[in-house]
Amino acid sequence: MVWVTKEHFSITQICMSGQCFRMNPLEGEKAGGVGLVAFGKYLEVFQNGNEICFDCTQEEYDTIWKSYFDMETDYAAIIGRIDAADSYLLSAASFGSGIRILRQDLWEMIISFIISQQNNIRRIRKCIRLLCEKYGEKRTAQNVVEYYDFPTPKALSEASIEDLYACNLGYRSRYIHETANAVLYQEIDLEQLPTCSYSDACRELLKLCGVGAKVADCICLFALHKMEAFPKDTHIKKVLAQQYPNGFSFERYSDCGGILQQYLFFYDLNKKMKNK
DNA sequence: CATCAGGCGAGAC
DNA sequence: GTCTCGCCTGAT
Repeated sequence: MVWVTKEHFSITQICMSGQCFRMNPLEGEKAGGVGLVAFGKYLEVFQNGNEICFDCTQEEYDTIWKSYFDMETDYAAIIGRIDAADSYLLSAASFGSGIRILRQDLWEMIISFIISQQNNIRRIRKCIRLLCEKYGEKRTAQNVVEYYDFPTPKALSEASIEDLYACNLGYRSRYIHETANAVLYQEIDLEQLPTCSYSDACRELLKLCGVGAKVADCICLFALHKMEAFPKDTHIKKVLAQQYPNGFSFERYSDCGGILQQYLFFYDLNKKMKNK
């Protein structure tokens, strides 16, 4: 067990922000806790206010989870830089202040966000769960919880398009099939991508079938931690049009646009729930 | 029954 | 280069 005290960290908000589709994949939500799978490992996290408990060794925390949850970044400082006159963004940041930009697996994010297009979060989770159960390696955690790792490019490349349809992927089946083969045969080098600039990484990712500008931005943000990426989905486009008719100041926030995008997205998606 | 979900590819121009 | 259109599927 590793105990950490941290403000601006909310397991619930991290799960709901949609950036980590595999959170709660195993009915892992126990009282104040969540089970998640990342990098082939299963982790349970519990939270009580600012006290967070990671059910892992100190070494695992230091080498994997500290980075995964972006524990070194000062989110309060980012929120503190928001224009005091921008009441909407301040409200959004306050509402979603526990969200963190995770450092998730690159391959997993590529497939996850190809699936995400023209799709809702519940169905996205279902698709990914089916993919993992069908093509991922089955493992057992130390506490006997069984889980499936995310399938490798090779495993997915061996699935036929018909097999992928059976995972409820719909027309995205062909995209997944072609992308898995492109990665397997190194038409794009995933090893090198983390060293690329944001624009270079985007240009590479756009070579993949099923990856457009929006999906490339999501991959850059959630896997490569490119904080200047600002994915423009339907919610964000609506918010920008309604709340920022004279334009949003992307320049002012160029090094933290990604987390602000998450605040705006999460606020637009969930603020109605707050009043229930 | 229509519309829409964290868009994208293909084809027309 | 920009625009339009069709697309799996399930929830509302």
